[in-house]
Amino acid sequence: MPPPRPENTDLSPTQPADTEEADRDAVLEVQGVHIISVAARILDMHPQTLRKYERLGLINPGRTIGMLRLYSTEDIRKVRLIRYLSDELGLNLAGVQFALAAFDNMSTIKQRINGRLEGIPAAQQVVQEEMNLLFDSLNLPVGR
Amino acid sequence: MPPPRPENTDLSPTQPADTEEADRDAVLEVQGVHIISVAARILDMHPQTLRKYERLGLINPGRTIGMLRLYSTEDIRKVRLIRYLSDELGLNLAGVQFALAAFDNMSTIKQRINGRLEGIPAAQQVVQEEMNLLFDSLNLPVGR
DNA sequence: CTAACCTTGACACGATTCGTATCAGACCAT
DNA sequence: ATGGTCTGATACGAATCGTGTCAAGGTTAG
Repeated sequence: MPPPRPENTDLSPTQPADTEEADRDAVLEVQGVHIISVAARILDMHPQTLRKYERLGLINPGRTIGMLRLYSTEDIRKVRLIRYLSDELGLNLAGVQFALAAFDNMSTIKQRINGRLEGIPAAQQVVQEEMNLLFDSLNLPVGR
Repeated sequence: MPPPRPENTDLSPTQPADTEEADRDAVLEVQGVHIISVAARILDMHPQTLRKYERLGLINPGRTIGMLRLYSTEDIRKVRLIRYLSDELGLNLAGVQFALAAFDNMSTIKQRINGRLEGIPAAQQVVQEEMNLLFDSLNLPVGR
């Protein structure tokens, strides 16, 4: 059990409350960027888990000048994907690493093909359709 | 420890020895098809491991009329891929399942695109090149 | 028929992995 | 100055995985 937290697990960055506490947290929450404790609260995950993910290269949150981790909305979305792969599909972290790399490579190839097919819009259309099918086939939660 | 086997772990199907023992095994080895004990010896793996892989849907060896498992050369290649993903990349079996499904889907999409681009050979060429790059990017051992 | 090997199903073992947790000493932010 | 974060190490329970074993029965080759 983590040390008892104030029951405020619903600190959504898109819903800034104007209590003193929210204001204090909000200092490092500008533009949807969160310090680790806030990110952990949003995700309902242990901060150590987030640090471990980073150590394994699964995520790459930004840093303040003082090396504090800053989790963007994109980072948080990626953690949710990791959690889905791990919890729902049962992959271990090596599997998550493999899957994330595969997604990246698929996106890259899709882009490359699109570029090389610039002059043939009909072919572009076909490839985009089929590549989207490929992404769909991976049982990923909506929004990636 | 398995019950002590005769020290004949090098029973390659492409190198049929003509000893009595090899002849006996060879009965169910016609056309590169092996019973489970032989497949396990070729792969240097425990038969229970092969049975477990099948239970999880990772492989699908054929059967004799009497339900004896028959491992084709293709099955054995697939087990080697599974072992690579597991041992070398560290995936657990859920991850292997995911990876195998992803490979299949990639192959299928590649085929579908190729079909739909029948009339545009230039585009076909681009897609085949890039999809091969995608396969290469997955760090798979040669021959898949 | 017999001997050897296979079938399914169950159970268990050691090693490893993963999330969580804690501690230390140092640094950062307000 | 206080509270949160940093890195790095260590440790815990639960789960996973390969392996092994047992039982009761079926298949295959000779």
